[in-house]
Amino acid sequence: MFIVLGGSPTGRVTLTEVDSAGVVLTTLPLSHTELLAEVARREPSRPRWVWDDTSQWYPALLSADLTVERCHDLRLCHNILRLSEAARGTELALGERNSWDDQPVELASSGTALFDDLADLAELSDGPADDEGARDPIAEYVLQRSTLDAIAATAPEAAARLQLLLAAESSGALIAEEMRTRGLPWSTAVHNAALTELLGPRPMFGGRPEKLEALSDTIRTLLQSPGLNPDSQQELLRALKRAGLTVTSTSKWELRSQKHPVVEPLLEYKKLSRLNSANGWAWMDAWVRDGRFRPEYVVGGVVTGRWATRGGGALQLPAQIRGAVRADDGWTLVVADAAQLEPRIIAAMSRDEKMAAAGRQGDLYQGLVDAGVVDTRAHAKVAMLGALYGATTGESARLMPKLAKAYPVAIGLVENAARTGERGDQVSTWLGRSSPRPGEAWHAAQRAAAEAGASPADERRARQLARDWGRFTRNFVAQGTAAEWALCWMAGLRIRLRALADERGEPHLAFFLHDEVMVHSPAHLADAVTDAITSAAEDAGRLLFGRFPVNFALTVVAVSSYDQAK
DNA sequence: TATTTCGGCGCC
DNA sequence: AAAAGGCGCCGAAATA
Repeated sequence: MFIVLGGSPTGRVTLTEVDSAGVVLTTLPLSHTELLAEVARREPSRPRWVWDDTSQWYPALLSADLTVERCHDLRLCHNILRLSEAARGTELALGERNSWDDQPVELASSGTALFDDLADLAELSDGPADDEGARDPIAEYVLQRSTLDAIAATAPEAAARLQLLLAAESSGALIAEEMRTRGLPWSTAVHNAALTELLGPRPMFGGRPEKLEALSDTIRTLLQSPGLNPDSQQELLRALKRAGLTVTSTSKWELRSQKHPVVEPLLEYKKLSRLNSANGWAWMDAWVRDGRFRPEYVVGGVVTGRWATRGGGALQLPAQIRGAVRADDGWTLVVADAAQLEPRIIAAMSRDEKMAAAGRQGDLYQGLVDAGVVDTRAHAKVAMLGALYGATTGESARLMPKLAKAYPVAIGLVENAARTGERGDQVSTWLGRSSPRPGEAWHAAQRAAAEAGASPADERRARQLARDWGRFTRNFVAQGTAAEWALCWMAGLRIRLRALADERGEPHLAFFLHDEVMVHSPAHLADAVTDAITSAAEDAGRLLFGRFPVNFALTVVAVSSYDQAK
């Protein structure tokens, strides 16, 4: 059974029952209060709730202590289908951009220039889009179903995978809101102690903490620049050059190569200054309330399908302050991390049994050493990163060919994705999330280089852009499919956790970081939660890759604070 | 003065 | 040691 909710979650609601063929059965107008009652009454029969945007609807239910097991997020699913290679030519893909479409600029705010064209496109199409009120969830739902049916008619396997992706993405949307509601348990006392230890006491009236001020003085003295503000790149760069350092920027990798007494205190200053500005007392005041950090997760916020966050920088919590993430009394944090996820993903996608076998013992990088492919674990890692990211220079680029030789199938998959991107074509993840197409500027550059009178600069530019896009599509298939595996992992875990609840509480997802999950659990359930995490990972592997013999090794630990994990 | 861009760096 | 894919966020600098 599917139940479509229309209208506004806080105002008047229209509840519509739809059968599995998309035929409307009943329609019910409801007030907000009546909605809550209907959700509570109908949820036990496990309907799939269909709504335009989980982040708009679900908080209203959660604040009334209602959870739902399944949903279909029309906005998220629309954007997957709209871009999907598999859905090319369908009505949904061909239709005008409308209010269901995310602005591409929102989808990818990368400053790497790779997506400049998309941003331009977004600006152009900003105006004439349908207004918000035009969203009809039933029409959109029917359209999405018919899109899947159309795909299934010629490519049933592709349709089945997309359906799984849409369900996983929607489940992710539920999880994101549930995690935000529960929050990440955060000890401001521990956080404050860490800051005080590293930076000195909290400044009463703003300004630099003690230790930063002391380091500033040291730097000024060593550079003989009395008024220097070390936060000013321009001032600092001038002062460094004046003192005889041969640097072109103030970045730490360049500084590290210099031999000068100022380097050490300056690097220390930068490290602490970063902590102070990114996760210092101001951050604590802004983001921690009642012992919980509640970041806003943005499901599908990254083109590859990874999540982003808005505010608080939740996905970049530095190691220095992870000790502030502490389980409540009588509770524990079960932290699980998928080891070498992306290599396992490309092994499974390509059906490379040899590479899958290298991961069988748990540590895939060590497996590469044991197989005699590279001589050290560190080399295995850097070679693999080179394969996944498309290294062109350095040690990574030198080592990567060893992998290509030993594992032509798996490496061939990412190489092929790179070639596809270089041509300007789309690539897709295992479940069917497709990469964006390069924009007009990209194509214009390629055309310019292909013309008879093209200058060497034109050709260089075109080649550069092509390779950049190829590195993006190369990584897209691995990162995107890894994100799908992680979504399935979490979706399965969530259901298992709900079943573990007892009178002492319900273990729940508290944090998610691409290939890592954290469950906040009553302490006595730690073992059961560990089992649930492990089983859910196995399920996710089977769900995506069937019987292919790849394992997704996990490290799982139950700890009282996050810094004890790893 | 307010907003956008840039360099830098945290995370995976 | 640096560099490649994806992000968000900060203060300073640049721009409107």
